[in-house]
Amino acid sequence: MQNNLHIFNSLTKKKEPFKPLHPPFAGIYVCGPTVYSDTHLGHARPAITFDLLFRYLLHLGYKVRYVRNITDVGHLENDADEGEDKILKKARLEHLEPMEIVQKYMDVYHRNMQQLNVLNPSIEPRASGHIIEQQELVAELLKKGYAYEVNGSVYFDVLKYNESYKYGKLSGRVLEELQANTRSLEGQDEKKNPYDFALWKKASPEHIMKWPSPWSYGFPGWHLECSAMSNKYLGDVFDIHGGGMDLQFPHHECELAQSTAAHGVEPVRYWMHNNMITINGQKMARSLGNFITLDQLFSGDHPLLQQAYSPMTIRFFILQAHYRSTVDFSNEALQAAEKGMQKLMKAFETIEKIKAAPKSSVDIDAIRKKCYEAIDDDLNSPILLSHLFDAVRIINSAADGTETLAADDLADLKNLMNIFVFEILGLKNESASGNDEALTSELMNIIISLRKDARDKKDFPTSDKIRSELNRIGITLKDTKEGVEWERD
RNA sequence: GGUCGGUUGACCGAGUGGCCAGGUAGCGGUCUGCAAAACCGUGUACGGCGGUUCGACUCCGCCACCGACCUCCA
Repeated sequence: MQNNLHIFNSLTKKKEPFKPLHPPFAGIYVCGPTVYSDTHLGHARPAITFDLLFRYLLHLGYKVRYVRNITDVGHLENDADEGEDKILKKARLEHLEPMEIVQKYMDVYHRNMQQLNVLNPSIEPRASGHIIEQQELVAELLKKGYAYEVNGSVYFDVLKYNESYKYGKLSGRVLEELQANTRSLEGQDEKKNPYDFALWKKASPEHIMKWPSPWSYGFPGWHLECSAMSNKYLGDVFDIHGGGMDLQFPHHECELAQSTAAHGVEPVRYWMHNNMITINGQKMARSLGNFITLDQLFSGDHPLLQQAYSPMTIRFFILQAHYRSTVDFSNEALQAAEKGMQKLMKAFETIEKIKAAPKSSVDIDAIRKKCYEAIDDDLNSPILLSHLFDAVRIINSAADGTETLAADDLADLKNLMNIFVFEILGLKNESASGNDEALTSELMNIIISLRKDARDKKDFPTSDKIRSELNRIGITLKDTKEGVEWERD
């Protein structure tokens, strides 16, 4: 299968041609959310970034297996010994079963992803459903001597691993520096070294989510699930692993170490990391308390929001920046995105009105070529959009008669726009589906006020015409003492 | 403190050793009963100081500022 896609590999820090291991198949694993709270704008970034990748690979004809997990257990709040499971903590706060928390926020996540027109992954495995696989991985690591057990907990032996492999190669860490910079150790630390990380944790008696294991009643460490599940569904070695830059260390570094130690081969051929969304120049994160949830963005219900922004505005806003750059949230930027988005969508209506000319004054093939060059260059969506806006200008000019399009070019252009805007960028036209009650109500107010103007001027033929025409389409007007009311049949 | 990244016009945001990013906003014009849309035109943008070069926003050095990671985070 032919492709000219180049992607930036975080492991080598270089753009590399994408050559899948087993064409026509391509495997992608992306770290999904820990479902203990509402989905926020930051979550939209990786979802949309890797949705773009997924869609483009599908467009190229690959049979893609896209695995995006749900973390529903084992994600500790801070250092392994002191930490509390995020989900357990929230469950206690909300007086719910842990699995009720998981269900609640997973549903929110899924709904928001659908609103953003993010395609469902091929497989969405949950950590709690893969305890056995995680235990098998722990056993394998123990057997190979890369892990050790202390008091029913099992830790990964980073020093031992570093003898045969190189710990820190993904994040650019050097072990000695990690040793020098690690923060103060807790007194009763069971780990041989502070940078060792938990594979299996023995649960305290009050811990609700726990499973039997050869070592203790306990639960798996956070990094383990991604190794176990990517391995299960994509194999020991797979093509692409994605996630946010903030996961590069320690999460992905640990994952890389575990998988490499267990199987003796490096698990991932291309690591891809999306950058963060910032707010006032600072990373937007739940832990920093400066996040805006997607539902708040869609409704406008947040002190920082001047208005509501539609899901496609958010999607467009994210696609207008390259995924490896930070993008700063502001009302001004969102409003600009909203306008740009509308302009792009309007072109789909305009193109239908264009009459084919005998000859074209523009070169559609050249635009197509540029579009593919942009997306092939490490998914450069902003450049792609700039070429699509060139196409929009051509469409508008052709409708104005200042450019001409022959019938075949016109068809090509329509096709090009459809492929890139809808299929690959995953945008969709929102206005078509927006026939809601609010609009009807506004329209009725306008009609009623026009009729009032006519009646005030004693133009009764006009006011009666309005009433009878409305009647004809099933709307009844009633002139009550309190004013005009209307109802539908 | 360590590691890495950024600083682009009113705002957002690409990119490149010499030529146009694109979007939004502004200004002028065409069109239009008015408005909107659309189209055309328009802005001496590249943090500071040096250096390399025929030529640097783009390469190198230093400085300043901002941020990310080093603990959980998409």
